[in-house]
Amino acid sequence: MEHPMLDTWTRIDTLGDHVGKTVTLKGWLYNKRSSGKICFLLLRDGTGIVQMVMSQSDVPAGIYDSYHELTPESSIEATGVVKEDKRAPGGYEIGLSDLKIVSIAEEYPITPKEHGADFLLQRRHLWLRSRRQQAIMRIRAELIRAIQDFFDQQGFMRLDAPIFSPSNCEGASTLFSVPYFDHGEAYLTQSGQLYAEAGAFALGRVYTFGPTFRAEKSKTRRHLTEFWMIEPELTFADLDDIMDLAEDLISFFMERVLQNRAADLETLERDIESLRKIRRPFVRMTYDEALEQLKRIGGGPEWGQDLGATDETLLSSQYDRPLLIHRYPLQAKAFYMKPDPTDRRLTLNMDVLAPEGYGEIIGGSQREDDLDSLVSRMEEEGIPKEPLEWYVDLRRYGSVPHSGFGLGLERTISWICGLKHVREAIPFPRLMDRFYP
RNA sequence: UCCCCGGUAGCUCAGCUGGUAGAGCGGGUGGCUGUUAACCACUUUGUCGGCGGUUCGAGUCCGUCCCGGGGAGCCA
Repeated sequence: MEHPMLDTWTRIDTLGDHVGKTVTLKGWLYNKRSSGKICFLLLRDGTGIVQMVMSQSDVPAGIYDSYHELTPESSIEATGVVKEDKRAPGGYEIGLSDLKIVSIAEEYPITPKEHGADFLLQRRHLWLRSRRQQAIMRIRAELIRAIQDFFDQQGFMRLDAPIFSPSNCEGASTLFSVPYFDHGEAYLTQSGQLYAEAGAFALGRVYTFGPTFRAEKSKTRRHLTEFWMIEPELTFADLDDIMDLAEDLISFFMERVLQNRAADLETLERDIESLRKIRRPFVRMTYDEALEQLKRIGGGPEWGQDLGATDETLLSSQYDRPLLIHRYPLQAKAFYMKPDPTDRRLTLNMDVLAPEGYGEIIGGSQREDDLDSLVSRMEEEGIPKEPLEWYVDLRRYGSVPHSGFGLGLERTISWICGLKHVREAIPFPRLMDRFYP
């Protein structure tokens, strides 16, 4: 699309369309090198990085001398001829003819050498400028786009759930509370699912996409206190339907990311071959089968306990594609999950574990659609009914079988990008002891 | 909440059984017409996380607190 106002200069990612022509670029100095009478300036503009070459013999002295003034991350406007050059990492370079300094940067704290996690997180606003972080953010954007396209194509409608929620309804996680006028405490949502169920009863197939919050004191590479979740909810759908849907979704976005963001995956030095293997069908097993297998390879909890992180890693490392584990013990799972009619000790739920130790990226279930069963389950779990009357109502007015799941965006990004920690998968991570910047 | 690891120059780290602190990078100056985390020479930089203790002497040993990292539980 043409944007006359925005297209007065050229973006680095479109240089291929301008070979041989003189263009103006705007951005920041990524790095510079010189060997006396020739110098190299690396320009970064958010769409890529290009090397600009300037010879003392080709440009006015005033412009050539500005090389010495320029510091890393200084902002500049540069004009020059686009040249194809095999020596240049991106395939193109700029033969510089004019250079205008917009602003000289103070000494930039982030150098091309290694830094520790604390140092970088404290400077996240600057860290995002690095090649690697840019690549992750582009993949994040691509993934979000792919997920939305997938659901749109499948006839889902996006319906957003509220962030303020009236009660700690699921009882499971510790929630953040905030004062809410004269109504006491409100809580930051830990999931949009219950609202998605209401939405599905109105619109058939919906998905929510928004931030969720957990006040758990989890200090691990897989946890954030604020993370984004995509939660599809479908009426007239059972457990098998959402297992199929989860496989389709993952296959779809993986293909899209591989197709459109290969260069970024390369920047991240991600092993692309292992991502190419992510195609249907995935591996499926029941909780009981998972336990059996864990016993063979040494591990596993007592029957009835949820699988621990170590067990999940152990299990999923046996396969090169995602693993779906379904039908967990009822006692380990939430009240809204429907018991398996063939074995009422089990629920009709499933988790999807990503390969390579990235752990649980999806959790979902068929929902309890029977009024009496839901109410008695809530009583057993000691869940206050009053704040959830609206949720129970859904079973009073035309209840139908329905199912859904939640996909953790940052964990999925971590997996795709091969990150060591989810904190790199979100622009400004919120962690237990860190909410700056 | 519990367990493990760490805190030394702006950054990343080394510093043995205690003897008064070092490298690389960065910064600065100079050199180089094809550099790719450029290179070469010279140069600059410290309340060794805080407090207390042991000792003739503590970056090093002990106690304690603070901060950070990883993991468990819980979860996406």
